[in-house]
Order: sequence, then structure tokens, then C-alpha cells
Amino acid sequence: MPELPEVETTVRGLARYLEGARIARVAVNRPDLRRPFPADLVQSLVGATITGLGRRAKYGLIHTDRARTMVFHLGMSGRWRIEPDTIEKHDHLVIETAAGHVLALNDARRFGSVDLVDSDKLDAWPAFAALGPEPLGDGLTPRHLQHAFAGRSAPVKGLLLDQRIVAGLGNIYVCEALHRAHVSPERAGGQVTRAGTERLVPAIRAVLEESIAAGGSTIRDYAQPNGELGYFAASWRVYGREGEACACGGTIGRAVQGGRSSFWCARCQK
DNA sequence: CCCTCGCCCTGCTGGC
DNA sequence: TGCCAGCAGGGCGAGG
Repeated sequence: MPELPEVETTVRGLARYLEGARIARVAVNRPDLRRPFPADLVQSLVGATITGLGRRAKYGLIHTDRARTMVFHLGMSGRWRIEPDTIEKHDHLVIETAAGHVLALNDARRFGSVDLVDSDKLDAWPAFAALGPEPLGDGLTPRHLQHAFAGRSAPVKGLLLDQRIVAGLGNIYVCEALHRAHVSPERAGGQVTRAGTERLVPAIRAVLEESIAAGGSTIRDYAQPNGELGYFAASWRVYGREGEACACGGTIGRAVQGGRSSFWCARCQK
């Protein structure tokens, strides 16, 4: 379930193989994921040198020396496979570097995407133009959340999933951040108190930073043959724990909000 | 503008 | 053992 920490971990892992590398071969094994692959993807990438990698929200960025950036989204099930022994089903895009490293973008459910964007126009790219601040940057403040939530009747759970308000949170980390901040996911945005937003900001940062640290610890395994990027063992306090005891002594419950499961403890989240 | 809902897709799980 | 319904979810568009 790639959210911000998984994408960040993936990008850091890919950088070991791609930073400064020249792309020797690109294989596109099906016409599309969520969208068609760019028609000029192969010709744009083959022969290019990768100048750097980055991340924006849940998107990974692979910058090239041709002023074009390959932007990938892992969707629900996307992952990069490193030095695979064999190309398997769902290895939709395969990149081989001049140094002989092979990286395969595998995405069984095909909710992911691959695009090519002019590097100097990334901020204006439609998917990026309306994104809210990065949660680990200076833009996420209690004041920002207070402003974004003001007057909203929708549950705060859904507002935090809205990439225009904060960029990069998904279902799991929203549940975890709300729990740490003692805010109920069902509370209307406009009814989140100032104290609530002041707890939410450090809670969001903490869950993301801890997850990145945990994911980063698996990077050492990436060099192994068949090593895979993007997943790490996480210990969640509420997500997926319906019926279990909360640390406060309450019981973790579950409800569907906006078609997605929310997990929270009604005893310590108000 | 705001809010909610359904769709896309496949693999895994659990119930019978 | 086999079958099948249900679930997972990010982004986006439809409709109220």
C-alpha cells in the first residue's frame, strides 16, 4: 500500500541504481496502466542519463539530462523489482542501465501510472498543480490545517486524504495520525479544535518519519538478487486492528467512510 | 464550491 | 477441496 513513506523508500532505493546511470534499454510490456504509457517513453529514455531522483506527494520522480522527468505513481500494488532473475507477469516496464542493472516496475492491479513531464514545468503539471504542502516540509502547519478545515462539514478523515490539503497521506497513515492526535476520524473538519490541529501536525510528521525510518532499514536488502523495493514491516496502532485493545484501554473500532475503512478508538479519539 | 459515491483492476482471504 | 463474494485502495469523474 504505497503511501508517502513507501514512495520515499522506493525512490531512495532506486537512486542507488539509477543516480548518474545511463539508460541502455527500456521494455514496455503492455500499452497502459491507469493511463496509456507515453507514446515517446522508450525513445525519450533510451540513451538518457539520469541526473537525480525525487518525490512529490506519492509520485516518484526520475530526472533525465534531456529536460524530461519520468513521473511514476505506484497506485495500490506498484513496486519496483531490483535485478529480477526473470521477468514476471505484471512487470509492465523494465529499465536496463548501461552498467547492466535491471529494474522492473511491477503493478498487478494497474492503479499506477507513468508519465513524462518537462522538468522545468513539473509544478504546473496538472496532477501537481493543485497539490497541498508536503507533510514533512514547512508548509504543513496547524494554521494551514485550521484554514483548510474551516467551515467544512465533511469528516476530517476524508479531508486529510484530500491531496489538495496535504500531499502524500493515504488511508493507513491518516488513521494512525488521527489516533496519535486523539482526533476522531468522524469529526467534521470545521469542528476540529485549534488544539486538535496542533496535535495533528506533529502526529502526521511522526508516523511518516517513523515509517520512512523503518522502510529505510530494509534498503540494505535491496542489493540482494531479487531484492524488492517498497514494502516494510510496519506496526500500526489502529489500522487493521478492529476489535483489539487500544493502549488507552478502549477497543479499536472500524467504520467505512467514503468507501474506505477507518480504524479508531472512540475512547481516546474525540 | 462542497460533498458523496462508484469505478478502475487483480490477488488474496474467508466462508460455505 | 473448490468456488465465489468481499475486500484492499488513489485518483478521478459524475451527480446531487
